[in-house]
Amino acid sequence: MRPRDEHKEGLIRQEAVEMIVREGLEGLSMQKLAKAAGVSPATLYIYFKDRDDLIIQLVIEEHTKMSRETLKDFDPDMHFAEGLKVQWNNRVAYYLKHPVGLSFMEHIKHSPYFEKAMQQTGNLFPKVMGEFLSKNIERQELVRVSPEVYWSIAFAPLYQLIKYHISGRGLPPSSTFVLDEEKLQQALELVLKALKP
Amino acid sequence: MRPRDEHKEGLIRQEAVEMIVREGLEGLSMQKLAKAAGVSPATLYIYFKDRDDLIIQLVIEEHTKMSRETLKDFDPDMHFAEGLKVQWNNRVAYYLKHPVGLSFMEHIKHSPYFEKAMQQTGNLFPKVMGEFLSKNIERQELVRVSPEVYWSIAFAPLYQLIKYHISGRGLPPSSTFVLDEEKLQQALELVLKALKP
DNA sequence: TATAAGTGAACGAACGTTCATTTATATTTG
DNA sequence: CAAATATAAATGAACGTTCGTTCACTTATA
Repeated sequence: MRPRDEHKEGLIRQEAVEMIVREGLEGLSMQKLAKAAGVSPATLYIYFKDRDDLIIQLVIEEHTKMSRETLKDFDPDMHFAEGLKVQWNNRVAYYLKHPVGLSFMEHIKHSPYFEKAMQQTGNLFPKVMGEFLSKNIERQELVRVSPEVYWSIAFAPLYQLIKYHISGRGLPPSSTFVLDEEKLQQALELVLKALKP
Repeated sequence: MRPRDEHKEGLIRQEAVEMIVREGLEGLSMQKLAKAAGVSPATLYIYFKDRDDLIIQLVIEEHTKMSRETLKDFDPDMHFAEGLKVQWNNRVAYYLKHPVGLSFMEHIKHSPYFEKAMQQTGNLFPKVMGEFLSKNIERQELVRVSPEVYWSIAFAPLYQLIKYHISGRGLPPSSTFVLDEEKLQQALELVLKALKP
């Protein structure tokens, strides 16, 4: 029998992500995607059940890659300041290398696809993060906060800075923005100051 | 001549926002919207030039309402801790009263519509916020930071908490989340701790 | 030769938008 | 003060396009 062109599925996935980043979810059409990937519309349905399935597979792949990179060199038993620094560095490194990954997820996060995809992933990631939080509260290296308050202060600022960086545009009066090492370091220190007892 | 049904445009706008929140930008179709608002498709084109114009008008309206409420009782000459508290309270009050406003903006923010709409609004809002920042840095009530690092730490956590609240779902292990006065107060205090010299 | 990959054309449905026509009311007229 | 008129609101049907998906068919390789 004829074997699958391994390269083809990767190309379809990549073109689909770029199309969503460029034109939004409503900009992803199967016929446009087929043309962009240089295949027949019918070929898409060999690799994916339908349009919904395609999108959900993209979300799962992106989330998996991000999780893997973020947990690199990380251990929930780490001291708080060290562990948070590793997390920040991993996330920055990942998203600066894969900026489309973040933009793509931003498009997806507020759609029904996100929840559907998350149901299909193992929830190892939040489990590890939760363990890191509770252990550090016990050890009193971290103020006593709920997971949500913790996440909001520990990571929401980082994601905002990365988004500024990727878009290239910051706030007035300076129209451009670059997330350099100095700003990143300063932001991390401020966040640590907030969260350490 | 026949006068416009004033109530009608408001109903169209409301149904459109709800449709986008419910089904995303790709879920907003002119024919579905017409049916939902109880008018003919052609009627939509009396009030709005086309679909793009409709969406942009919705963004402008939402942004204007949010800005107005956020600046209530606020003055850029305020002391830092007081000014930030007013900002937090205003934003929380607004979005808890208009949760669809936030969800709607989340859908729009990563689309070309957002930028187009922002070009059509007066930029009084960022100007006032920038003034508040620079004056408080001068007065040494606030660490010396760039506008982007400031915004990331001062407001990104708040928006994340509001989003948790509106979605009703937080992080594991507790599946539900309610942003009560205690959590809000704690988060604000942590943010102030981070940003005060 | 068997079998799955891959195709181009075509399907009905839904899309954004337009148009000829009707409807309702503010204004003008007798 | 009623009746006629002007005018913009409002309509339902229809336009051409594009949508997601399918199918009969061809192609390539185990």
